Amino acid sequence: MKQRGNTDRKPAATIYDIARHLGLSPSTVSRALNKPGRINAKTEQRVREVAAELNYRINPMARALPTGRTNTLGLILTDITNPVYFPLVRGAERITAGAGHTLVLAESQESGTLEAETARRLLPSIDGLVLVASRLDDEQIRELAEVKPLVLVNRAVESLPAVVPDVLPGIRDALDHLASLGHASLAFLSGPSASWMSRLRWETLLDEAPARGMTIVEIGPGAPTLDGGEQGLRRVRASGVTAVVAYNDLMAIGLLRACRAAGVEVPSSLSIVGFDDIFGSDFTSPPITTIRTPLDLAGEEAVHQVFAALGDDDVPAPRRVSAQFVERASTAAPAR
Amino acid sequence: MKQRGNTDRKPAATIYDIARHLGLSPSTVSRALNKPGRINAKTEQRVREVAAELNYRINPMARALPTGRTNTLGLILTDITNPVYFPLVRGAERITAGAGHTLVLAESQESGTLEAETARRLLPSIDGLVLVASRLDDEQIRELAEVKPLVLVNRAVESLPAVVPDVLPGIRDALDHLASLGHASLAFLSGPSASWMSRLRWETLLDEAPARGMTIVEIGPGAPTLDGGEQGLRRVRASGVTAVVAYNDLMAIGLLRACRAAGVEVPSSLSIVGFDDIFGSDFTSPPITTIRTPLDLAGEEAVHQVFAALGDDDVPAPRRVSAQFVERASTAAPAR
DNA sequence: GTCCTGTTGGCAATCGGTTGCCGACCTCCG
DNA sequence: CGGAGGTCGGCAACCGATTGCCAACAGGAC
Repeated sequence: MKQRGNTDRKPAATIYDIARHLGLSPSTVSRALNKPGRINAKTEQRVREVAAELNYRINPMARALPTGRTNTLGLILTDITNPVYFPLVRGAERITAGAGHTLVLAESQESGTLEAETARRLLPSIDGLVLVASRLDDEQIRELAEVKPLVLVNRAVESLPAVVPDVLPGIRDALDHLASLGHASLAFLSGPSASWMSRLRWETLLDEAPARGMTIVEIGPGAPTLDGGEQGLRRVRASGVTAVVAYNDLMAIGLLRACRAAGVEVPSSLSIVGFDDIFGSDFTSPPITTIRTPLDLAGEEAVHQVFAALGDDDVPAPRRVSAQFVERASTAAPAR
Repeated sequence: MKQRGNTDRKPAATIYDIARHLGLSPSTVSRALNKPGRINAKTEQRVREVAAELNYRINPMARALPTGRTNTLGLILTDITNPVYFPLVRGAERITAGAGHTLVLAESQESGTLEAETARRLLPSIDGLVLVASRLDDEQIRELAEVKPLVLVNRAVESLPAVVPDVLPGIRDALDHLASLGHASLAFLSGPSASWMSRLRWETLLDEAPARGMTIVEIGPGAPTLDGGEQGLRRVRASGVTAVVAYNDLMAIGLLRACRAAGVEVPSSLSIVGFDDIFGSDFTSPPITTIRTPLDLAGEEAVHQVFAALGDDDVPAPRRVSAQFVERASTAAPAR
């Protein structure tokens, strides 16, 4: 029953095998391997040798049972294939693997229900959880946080650790840039209504644009995808604005494509600014002007904070991550 | 010792808690939950109710210990952030999650050593492994396959299950296309020397191009990245060819960028064909003509095959995946 | 009433580690 | 030489499930 399929697998070596080889007890082997110094140095050496010889690998499940530590972290995001998250995933993976832990990825497909279910499924087998752009409400997130350490990314909930890039610097520079080009009326092409980050960006724009003498309207909500961006063009044109800030680069690129298909010149007839600086946003034509969010750092930082909550030492001091304006070619002075 | 960090966590409910609530033994609870019909229907019902009430979640580790099944699959690829793999990861995730299993992702960063180490680290906690574009040698792969069921993607090893898209149809159509445009001398911008898929593509081109009366040279090896593509331009120009087939779209895009920077017109002075049809390859300018590899299907298929090797029933019959030529705008008749 | 069979549930071993506690032995010191 | 203290290693309980085996009991056939 232990092996299925057609091929017979060889069972992995256990500490019992090592113990038998050396005439020791399993507890001694366990200590030799995990508590350096607790055991006579020569014995410890012999244990290590036999372990290597037998190609011994500790069984993480067996260890997890008594210790409660699985050495595994969970990362849940809305959409694994969204290019926005590639750097984040890589950053998180780097730190996790660097600490000898394993990262489990899962996606919620933009659904709060699915997200909750996934989280509950993962929870028993992980030490901590990173929730990116969670679609859950505050209450649900709090409940999860009661079970295991939890760190949010692109979302804030009172009194819970979160990594939220500071959007203000990037937005300020972007608006200064648009203002200096002579734009007076803007639109924000917003993302999903459940997106906390979309609201944050909108609220910030709502503060900052009028302060520069520009009008701004919200168009949306829309799906945070190429398609969502394309859908937006009709309302953008109807609104009469000369520049659009899209919730993210995917929507910006979608909008750009729709413009091309509709014969709207970018940037001469319409300026477009995206968010995040995803892979590919610099090889559209024109390349997208965007507000870069360093999500690779956010991913690293989130994992560091989980480790910190787990009580690990040598976790570096929290690092601020903030958005940065990147001027490319999708913005220009409006035609009069 | 069980809880760390500042917040106290509430311990998860176990089958012992349920048993105590009902005055039953844990074994009965276990059976009620997993062997429908083995237990009196009313008892089973009561167990389910209390389980729901206590918000019971099975502890996967505890289950894995006696059964040897972890309900987890591993997926190792060379580079998590390579857009080529996004669809593959999503496909694999879909099937895995659909079967109620968990997928663990890891990357080898193009290093065979790291790949071997990662595989060994993962192995004890997974039921099966998918290796994408493995940099390991055949012998190492065989050893891993002896421990747990293993399925390869974009790589073949005698007698091991593998999902390898059939490149021939795509390459044939691409070469017919180039030949009909009047190209007579081609280059293949090859990927890493450890890449089995790069060699397969090259070998196929080497068969098919001369058969159409075209010459072909290999330029490389190079890194399978934007950068690798950019590096290639110097040798491409020196070779005097009129068209280049790049190992993948990333390199094709890199080459395209280098062309633009160097003032080489694409497609009029140089035609470029990529591979894989990654996200972004249709919004370069010009959009990249490419040979699409349906890696989403490959991901699904690989996971299906792991399940099959695990002895699961209702695994669909293997599906052939094959590459397909996609004509866009980076190819045209050569200037004479 | 006896025997057989089927249903239902419990006992206890097991998976592979971890760890508190104890005891044997050695060393060192007064 | 006796005792204190330290080092080293083993015993056994425990983590949370699963499962083979058995016992108790019910119902049906004869």
